[in-house]
Amino acid sequence: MFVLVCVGGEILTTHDDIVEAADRLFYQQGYEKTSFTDIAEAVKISRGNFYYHFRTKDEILAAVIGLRLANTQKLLDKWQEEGVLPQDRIRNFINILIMNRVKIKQFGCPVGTLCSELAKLDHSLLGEANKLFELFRKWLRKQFQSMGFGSKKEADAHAMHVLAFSQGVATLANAFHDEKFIKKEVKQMEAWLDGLPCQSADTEK
Amino acid sequence: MFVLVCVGGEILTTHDDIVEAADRLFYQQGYEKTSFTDIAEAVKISRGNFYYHFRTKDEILAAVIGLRLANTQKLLDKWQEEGVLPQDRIRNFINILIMNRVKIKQFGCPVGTLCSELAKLDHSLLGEANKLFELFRKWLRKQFQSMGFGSKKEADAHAMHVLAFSQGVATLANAFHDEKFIKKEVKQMEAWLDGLPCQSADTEK
DNA sequence: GTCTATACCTGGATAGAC
DNA sequence: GTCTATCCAGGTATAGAC
Repeated sequence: MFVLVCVGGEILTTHDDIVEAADRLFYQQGYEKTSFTDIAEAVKISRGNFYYHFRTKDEILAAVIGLRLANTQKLLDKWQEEGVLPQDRIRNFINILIMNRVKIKQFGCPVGTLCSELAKLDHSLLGEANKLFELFRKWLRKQFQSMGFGSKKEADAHAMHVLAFSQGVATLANAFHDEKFIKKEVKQMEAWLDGLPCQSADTEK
Repeated sequence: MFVLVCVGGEILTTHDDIVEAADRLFYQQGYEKTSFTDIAEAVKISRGNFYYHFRTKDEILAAVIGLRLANTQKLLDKWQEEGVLPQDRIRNFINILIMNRVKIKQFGCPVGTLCSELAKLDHSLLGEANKLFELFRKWLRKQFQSMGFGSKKEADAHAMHVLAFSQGVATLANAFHDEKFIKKEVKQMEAWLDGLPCQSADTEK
């Protein structure tokens, strides 16, 4: 087995290399457009070797979605630990738009564009991809509940509102290639968040 | 030339048939996924005949975008004539989400998903597709200016905000297959619109 | 204008040598 | 584990009969 030691010290197998390259290419070019040849070239292996690791394109997609789900969960857990107030944690979410603004401008939101593409392809893994949205939704809902929106329904409505906001901003920033727009909308969103009636501000994890 | 007389009385040529079928299929399946065979079958002509009308797939896409631009302009003109107050006209825009909720739930926003796909494909016609967004943006900006937001910059920010809202709602309604969410968000958006400081309410066209 | 036949390429996927 | 060689389906696109 060919292994690479990466900067962080982790060991990257060819298998992992493929998944990471596919992850990047699916985001940048879309799933349909990305061919085995593209991925093989990126990983610098032959197309034939490829099939030793993954038998079908769907298998790669499943692995990519799995990777994204794991990374997303890690990120949410980190925010959960770091933030004291739920408002601050939600702010972390909103700030992804700023942090990733360059990539969003070029390729849109990785979650939104993947789910849209798979919906059109009527792909069997659409449900898996949607779990990415569900992770964010549940996490955001939890934050709003911690803010004092006791009713799960109300907290969920706020979570969906924040998600929709991020999707809309990403789509337009991508279409108009406009970073400043992201910053303006993020400010508005933060103002909205600050203006919410906040019954309690517990730090419950 | 084979002609069809449609219900409205217009004459539909094979050429128009192709563009309309492509329009529908590009929306439902995406551009990349839709093949000549798909379109030819939908129009009930042979693949060979196809090339008499369009030499390349790009040519069809250009025609589809042209059709959408023309239809969009017609719609905006109609709203411009019908509405008395600019607020009412903006409400027309927001209400597309309700009117088209079934299709949006299935396939997302036709404008947003096309632009996202073409951005990933790095397609030369992305600029043309973005003109669809630009039509809406300029029209909305005009309405906000009529509402009394004299500064073009401020009116434009509102226009972009409304556009982003519609994109976000469409993306999530598609991902979660949720119509009720559309209705909830539209109500919120209308409340936001009503709450805007409205210096003047002229009916200027 | 519409058809059939066909060329050519690229995509996904397999077999088998090393 | 990695390679080369190869297969087959499907895609775009063309030529030419009718």
